[in-house]
Amino acid sequence: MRLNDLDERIVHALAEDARRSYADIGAEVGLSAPAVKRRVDRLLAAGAITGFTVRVDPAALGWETEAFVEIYCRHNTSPEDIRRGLTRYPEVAAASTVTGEADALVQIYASDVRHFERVLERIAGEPFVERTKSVLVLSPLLRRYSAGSPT
Amino acid sequence: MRLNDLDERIVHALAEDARRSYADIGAEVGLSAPAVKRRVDRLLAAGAITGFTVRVDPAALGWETEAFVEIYCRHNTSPEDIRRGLTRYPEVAAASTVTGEADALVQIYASDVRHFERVLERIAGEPFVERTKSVLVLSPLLRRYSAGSPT
DNA sequence: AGTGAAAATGCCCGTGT
DNA sequence: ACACGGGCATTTTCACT
Repeated sequence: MRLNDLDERIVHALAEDARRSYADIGAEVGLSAPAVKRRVDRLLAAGAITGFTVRVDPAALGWETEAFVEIYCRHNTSPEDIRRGLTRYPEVAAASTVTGEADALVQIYASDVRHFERVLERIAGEPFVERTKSVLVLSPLLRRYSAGSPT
Repeated sequence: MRLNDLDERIVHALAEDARRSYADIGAEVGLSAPAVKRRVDRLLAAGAITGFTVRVDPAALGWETEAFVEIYCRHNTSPEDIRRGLTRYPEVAAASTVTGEADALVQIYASDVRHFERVLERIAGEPFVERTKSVLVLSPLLRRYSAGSPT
């Protein structure tokens, strides 16, 4: 699917505030409310927009500790196995399979380092996990966009 | 601010679908619609929720390639230097300073591998960058929440 | 565009501490 | 007395013709 300029501006408006009314967005981009809704529906159907979510401040929610964990899996582990295994942890914010030595890269939020340690132990104990390698985030420098989940 | 169990469940519901009605969320967590709204307002005021946004499929928007780049900096590079240096690249989606050998971990979206290559070269050429190490994302498995500000 | 339905929002009251 | 949730009424927004 190709997005034209209007679609981009609608997506941009929604990215800033996904609860704005269609009429409001329409006024900004020069369309009527129903026209905006039709385009949003089309973007949803095409999968360009995969949903609506909240932007949260992890610190304010008590998630003080952020970490990236590389996971090295046993052979014959499918991406779907990894996904299923990780979905059960609410601390897992994002996960992808990657090139290089590790099989997957996982982003984790925990309330503190001890909490992270417990989560890491449990993940390391998953049957498909051979070993892990973690780095802790010291300070977030920059954060933009919100990539979609392949639900 | 401390969140109780109810707040967490509301945030979780909104994280999955920020356009669900308050009545609907209330039915799930055992509150009325106005009660849910009051809590959401409180979370917004406290900064725990910083806004609502769309979940976007980068591929549909033409950002086919995702990568994580570890940056090793010269000594005496401050986090602020790194942040300033990286902010100029629209391809940079997120960046943090981290523990371990590398100084920073950067998430990048590019239209394709050639585009990524060009961006990487330019970043590697920044005066504060000594060397880099990249992994390309093969497939996103899971993506939840959305940290940070719309800045 | 216009109309019926539904959701959001503000107000007041009850209850439990 | 106060914090917090329920219920209702008004206004806005949405969906369908």
